[in-house]
Amino acid sequence: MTSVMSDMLTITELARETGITARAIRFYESKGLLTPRRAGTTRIYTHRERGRLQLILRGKRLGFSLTDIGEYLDLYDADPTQHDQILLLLDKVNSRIEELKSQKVDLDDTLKELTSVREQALAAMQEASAQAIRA
Amino acid sequence: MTSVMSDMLTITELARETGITARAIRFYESKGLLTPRRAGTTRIYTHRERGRLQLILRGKRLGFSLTDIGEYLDLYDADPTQHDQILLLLDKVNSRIEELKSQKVDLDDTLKELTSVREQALAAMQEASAQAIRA
DNA sequence: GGCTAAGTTGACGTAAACGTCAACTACCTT
DNA sequence: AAGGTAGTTGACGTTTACGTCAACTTAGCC
Repeated sequence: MTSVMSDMLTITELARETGITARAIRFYESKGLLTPRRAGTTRIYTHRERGRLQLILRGKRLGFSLTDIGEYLDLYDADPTQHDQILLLLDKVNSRIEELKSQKVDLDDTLKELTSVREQALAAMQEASAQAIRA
Repeated sequence: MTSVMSDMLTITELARETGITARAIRFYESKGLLTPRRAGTTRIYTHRERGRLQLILRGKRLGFSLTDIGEYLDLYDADPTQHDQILLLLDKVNSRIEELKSQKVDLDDTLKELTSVREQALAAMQEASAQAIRA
């Protein structure tokens, strides 16, 4: 099965494009993270769903649960004309920004440490080869 | 049960200190991530194990699996006098650095987007209140 | 209009990371 | 030495995020 219009993908096409399985995509839908249109019974993925899927995958790479990612996606299509929706949105955005900032601290610390481990390993090798030459 | 020497903690003390459960700590041990000494049957946690536990928790915050974290911990106590161990070590460190760097890109992108979402929400609120004044 | 490949919906299985008893054992205190 | 508090080892339960059939429709092609 292959779709006619460009920008309209079938589930296997989308799966191949993103490197995940069709099963996973259906699972995300069952969790409410995706809501593709249908052509009869067949799911049709357009630009919007592809974007959302990219956000889902990035969220996963960052270690968030699908539930977290669901809330995160809601931030994007919240109605900006509703005053209290905006306030709620701001709250969520702010707290997530704080989460990510502290995650960034962890990440930077770990990167520094690993870099230092590498330096030490390299130094140990230099020392070993220097001894071999002296021998 | 409470330990005499400072720097020597029992499992519940360590649990309280780190905010995780004793069950989790035992679980990490069963996975080989911790190897506390024993006083009889009771586990004794010293400076070394506490450091390792911090690394475990940070790894978790970064979204790594316990298996990943196990390999990561091995990097710290690899024998630096073994030449090929060092090479292996360097390989692992380098690939993990690459992982973390790409994770950092994801993180920065997400932070930028969320900040922009926040700006837009704030702008929408300004607009709404401005209209209220004009009315 | 019939075949085959692709898509769909359940139902069940699974791995990771613990939580939750249960049944003991070991300490420390009085 | 008796009792309560902590600690220990299984064993089983649970949630998340899918994988894996199985049994059916559906769609496009000749």
